[in-house]
Amino acid sequence: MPKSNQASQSNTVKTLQVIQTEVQNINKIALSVDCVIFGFDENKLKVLLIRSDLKKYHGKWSLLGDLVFPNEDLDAAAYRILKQRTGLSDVYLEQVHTFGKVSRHPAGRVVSVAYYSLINVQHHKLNILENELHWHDVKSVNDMAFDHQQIFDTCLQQLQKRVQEHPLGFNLLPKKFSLRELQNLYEAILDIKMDRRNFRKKFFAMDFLTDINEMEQDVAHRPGRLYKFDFDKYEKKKKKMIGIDF
Amino acid sequence: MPKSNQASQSNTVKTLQVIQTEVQNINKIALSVDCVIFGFDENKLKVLLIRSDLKKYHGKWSLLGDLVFPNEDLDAAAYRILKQRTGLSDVYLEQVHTFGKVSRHPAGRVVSVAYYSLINVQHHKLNILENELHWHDVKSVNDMAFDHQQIFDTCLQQLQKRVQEHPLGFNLLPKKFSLRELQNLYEAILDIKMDRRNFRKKFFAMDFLTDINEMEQDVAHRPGRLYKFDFDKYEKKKKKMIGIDF
DNA sequence: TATTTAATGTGTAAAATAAACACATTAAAC
DNA sequence: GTTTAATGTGTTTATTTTACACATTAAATA
Repeated sequence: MPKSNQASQSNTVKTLQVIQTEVQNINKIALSVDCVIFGFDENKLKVLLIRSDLKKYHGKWSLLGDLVFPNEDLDAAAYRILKQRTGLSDVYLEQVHTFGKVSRHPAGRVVSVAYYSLINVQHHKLNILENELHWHDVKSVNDMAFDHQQIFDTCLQQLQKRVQEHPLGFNLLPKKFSLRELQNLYEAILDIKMDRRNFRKKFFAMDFLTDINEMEQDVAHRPGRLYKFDFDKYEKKKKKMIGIDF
Repeated sequence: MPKSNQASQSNTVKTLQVIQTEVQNINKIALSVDCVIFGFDENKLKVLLIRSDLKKYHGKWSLLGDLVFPNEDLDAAAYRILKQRTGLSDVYLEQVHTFGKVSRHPAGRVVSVAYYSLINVQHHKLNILENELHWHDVKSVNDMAFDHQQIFDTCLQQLQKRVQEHPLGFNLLPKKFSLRELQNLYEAILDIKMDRRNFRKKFFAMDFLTDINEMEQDVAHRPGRLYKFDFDKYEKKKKKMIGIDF
């Protein structure tokens, strides 16, 4: 048990003045936000990427990000990026992890806070500048610029875990959806096949899908019923629950 | 559906030069690490806190933290703080969340990355400077300085969730422990009572406890068998698993 | 308008997991 | 030697999860 127990004796507590000096004059670092923006289209989970223009990463794709302003809340910076890139304001957004290796960015020391967001692709389609931004199938994402592959992988894993604990998926669907669409979404996110009857049973048992008495239109087969997610009902139910499953 | 779809047209991709200028000259922010250091003693979950010396927060307790140096990896800063405060090097450490509200710190704009760590209290007891550092029962922690109460709450919740998915708890115990100690630990972390027979059955079924054929000493009742956690066995087992439970 | 197509809508049985529960045994303290 | 306070051990029940098949519907087509 080799425990070196000599704690550094610079254990003095810093005064407010010392801290202020450090905060104002030294030890400052550029801070950025990178967003993994997920969408769902053609029964596939997609991610919105931008072409990197840095020579070192020519032709590679990167996440959407920007530096955080000194007078801007961290979450606000993430929302700003989403608004700029998709035109959407009311977006599901979740912080995942902060990446802080000294040499992770070619422009110098930049610590980046990763968020993922879930958007309904139908709502923003017009806002893509075609040559720069592109929706990629998550399965074909590899070899991104900087450490963005690692950031992307981390966010996708987080999404896969979260979507099994909380009803996030609805943010990726239209307001009205069929159970088949919902199941396709879960199968795309988790990259698995699910039993159709058990899937239905499970979601009906949760009891926050509202049957809106409408049917799918323009499908070349028997149309399915349409539902919407009852957010209020879910919130009430959530308060009664102990565990984290939904 | 009021969706304002005018995406900002400042959509131009920044050149490396522009980014470098921003990174070097403007938009820099002080970055800190705050550690929620958990320990386990007297069958209670404890957290190591330091007395705040700032007038504004006189008498309140705060987490152990410091600014990140510009040439220091983020994780390295967290390990540095732990080494300074506890004298321990090989510590379980996990990043939880980054807190970035503009006005969260009285010394100016400081974004803080929160980590929690799990240490064996027996290993470091000598290193506490008595008047400044103190082990608090987590149940009595409230009203901390700055936004540290929120950071603490977030980290405790994260620990409670993680400990049900992965075998972290062993980091809080001596190398050799009885099943009663292990159960006490889980009950303290999760703040619940568990059935003793089911608890044993569950851990034996996991099959990474090694019976070392020793018994407890100096207990005023029938002594229990001692076990150790077989890390290698767990790693092998983990690779075969699909889900997140252990 | 009859037939084909491709999906929807529905229930039950088996398997796996989790929860509830009691008594004989042991070493130390008295 | 008796008391004390814990350890060690299995079975039954309830709950949750999984596996699985066929009649129905609307559109498309012949």
